[in-house]
Amino acid sequence: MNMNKSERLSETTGNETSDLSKARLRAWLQILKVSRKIEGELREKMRTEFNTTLPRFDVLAALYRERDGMRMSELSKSLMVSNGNVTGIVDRLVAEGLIVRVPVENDRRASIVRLTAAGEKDFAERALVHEGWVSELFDDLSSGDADALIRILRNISHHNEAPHHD
Amino acid sequence: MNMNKSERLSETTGNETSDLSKARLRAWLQILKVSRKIEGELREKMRTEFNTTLPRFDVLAALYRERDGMRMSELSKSLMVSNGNVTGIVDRLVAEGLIVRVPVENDRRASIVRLTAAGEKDFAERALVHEGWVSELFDDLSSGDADALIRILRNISHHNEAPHHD
DNA sequence: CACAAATATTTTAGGTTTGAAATATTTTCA
DNA sequence: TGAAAATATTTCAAACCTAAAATATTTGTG
Repeated sequence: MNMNKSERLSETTGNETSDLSKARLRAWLQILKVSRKIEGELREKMRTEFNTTLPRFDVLAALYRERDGMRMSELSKSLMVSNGNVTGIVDRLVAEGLIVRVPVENDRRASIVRLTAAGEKDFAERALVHEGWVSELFDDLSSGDADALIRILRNISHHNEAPHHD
Repeated sequence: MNMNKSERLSETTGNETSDLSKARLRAWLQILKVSRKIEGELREKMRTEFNTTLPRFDVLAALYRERDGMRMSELSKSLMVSNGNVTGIVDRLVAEGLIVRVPVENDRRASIVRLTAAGEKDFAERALVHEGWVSELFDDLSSGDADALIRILRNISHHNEAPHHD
């Protein structure tokens, strides 16, 4: 459980919190701060330069990686948002002609969502610009720090990975 | 601007992206992933254990740090959300009796929001539990990695700090 | 002083998000 | 086979969130 002396102590005495748990809280608040700041900047760029929204861009990005399409449930798991949420965003992207819903052979409950030719073209162009925006926002992030960041965050991700069924 | 050779090259040739910009994009996606995962877990805890929401908790936390209260605009800046957003959340917390709006002497446009006694008591208890949740979710994060994370993220924050007027 | 500009907040319209309930379909198994 | 359980998705109500417009008030300036 990765406890230091003062944390073990706190288990017996009740309510105190350890230095380590305070450091972790600070780390979390800092993650949240950066995440909100960057997301806000990107949202603004998406709106003014691309006339779209982050959630829509995220869906296109997921579908661009899976060129054969994804089920609604795969999409929602991949983006870590609820099923109902994906429904609305997909509806709007379908209305814009960037994606289509395709029925699934042998399972009439499900449908697969794929990019249209227009959606593929649109996203391919925008992805490069988007990468440029991100790189500018992270201008002070050296290659070494980027790697360190990724390593530390992956550790956290893996620890909190949902246990998969089999 | 922190460019390497291939990035300088790309400026002249057009559309390619450097290894560094790709590393930064990966770092950003990883931040986003962790942020969403942790936020989801905390939201769930807030709902089931505290019968409240993250945004409300965030407002209480800000007001707990500023015991004399904050203006609406200070709150929205501190939480990095829009003014209109804060209005709605504050309305609900007022309805719950956890905070109050106090008129500001000599400025009838503004109002100050403060914790009530009940709000203060409520938050003080919950903050400790919340810190415990965070520490568990970051169980694999060592003290050294927490410090490294904070350092790197602070760098990014500062680079993207809004230039203040004077 | 008058009145334009600035400031603080709320309102509004539209989109995003969730969790739970509803719908439709498929699978399981007695 | 045929009902119950499981699965895939949509619908729904409530909350969150933003940008822009509206409202109210204060400040600055000729």
